[in-house]
Amino acid sequence: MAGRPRKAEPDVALAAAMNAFWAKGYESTSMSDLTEATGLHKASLYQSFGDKHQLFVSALKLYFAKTAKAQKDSRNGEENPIEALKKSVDTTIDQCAEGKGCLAVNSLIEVAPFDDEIDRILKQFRQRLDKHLANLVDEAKQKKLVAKSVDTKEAVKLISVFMHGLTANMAAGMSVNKARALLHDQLDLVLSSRKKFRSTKN
Amino acid sequence: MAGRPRKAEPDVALAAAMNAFWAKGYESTSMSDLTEATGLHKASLYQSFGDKHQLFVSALKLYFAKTAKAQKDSRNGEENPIEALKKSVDTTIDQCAEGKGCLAVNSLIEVAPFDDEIDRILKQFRQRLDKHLANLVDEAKQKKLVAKSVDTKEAVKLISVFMHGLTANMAAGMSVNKARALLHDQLDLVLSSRKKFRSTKN
DNA sequence: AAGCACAAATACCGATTGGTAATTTTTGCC
DNA sequence: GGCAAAAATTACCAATCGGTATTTGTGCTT
Repeated sequence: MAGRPRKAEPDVALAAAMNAFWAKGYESTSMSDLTEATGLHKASLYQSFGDKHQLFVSALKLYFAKTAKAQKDSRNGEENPIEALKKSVDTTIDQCAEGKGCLAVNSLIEVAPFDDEIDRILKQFRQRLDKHLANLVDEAKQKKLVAKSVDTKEAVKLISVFMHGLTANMAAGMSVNKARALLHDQLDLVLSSRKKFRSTKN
Repeated sequence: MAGRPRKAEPDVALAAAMNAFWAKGYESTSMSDLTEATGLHKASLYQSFGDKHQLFVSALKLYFAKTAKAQKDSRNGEENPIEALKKSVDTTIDQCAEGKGCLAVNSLIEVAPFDDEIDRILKQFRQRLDKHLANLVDEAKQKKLVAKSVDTKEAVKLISVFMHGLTANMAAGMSVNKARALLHDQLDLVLSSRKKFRSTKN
């Protein structure tokens, strides 16, 4: 059972593939693009990651792992949950710079409507991010930094949907500064509102 | 100058092409898809509309003409500018039903980053829509329905970016009811805010 | 009826797509 | 050193891509 051991680092290749998908989208990123980005030959890509779709799934999961880590890191050394929330969403915005937008939102529009697996993964991702924001909002409410009358789920939804809109605009060139300023306004508006939202259950 | 007269209606063919692009995006809509959708043969499509890119441009412009008309119609018989604004954005939301999202936002993410012409057209479209909303907000301020302290451009941006986020979510299955409820909350929040936004000029 | 102008339809094009099979090169273990 | 296993690479595949050239059909004008 002697044999040549695995040499290539699949992690860096996967990161390169992720960036390629991020920059051009799923359909428009050809296998040639991926070989160029990763440095691996086509057959090696299939050997290591399966077909293009499986590679894309892996790339998405890596993206989520990266953003999840960034979210956690943004909490480090920050006592104030409101400030932690701002730092958290700011890192998300920073990720979307250079006209790339957010890989998750891009995929939400481009591939989720025609791909149940991707749709499932993205839905899970959004839920996890919303949960993260909700925890911070709840903590802020406990610490009297946000009025109890604010409906947490509603506020989170208003923030996350707004961020989706921002990343869409950033994909088409909106500057980071502009996006950040708008996002902060939205945060202030949502979290400082004194009125109870009407229910939107359905 | 005798000749066989034109049989096919180019208008209905263009509308069919628009729906095809709307449903599948630019790259993923093949010429075969377009021939199937329009009923025209491939050569006829090229004869009538030029290549795929020109056809897409024409489809986008038709989309804008349609939404512009819908915006104007939503004003009919409505005295209250706030109610007119709600009706206006509601019609936009209605357009995005059935998991299609908004053709403009979809294209903003999928093609604008790599296509200057499309980018220009979409930018123009957003400006026109923002202007429409701004006029309604200004009118509401004049009629004392909205506080003067509200920054019109800022409020409009918060609304339109939020709508972009909504259509992205609707492309991936968010229901019309849910989208509408969130949008109304956002409208209430933005237009009833008593605080002056910080400036975000840059 | 003749002939012409134009639309419709078929057939065709090179290039590129995602995906494999076969082969050569490299490496580690016995 | 020699064998074996896996990596790297080349060559190849059918299918489809966007786009055209060519032929067939049709109706108007004279």
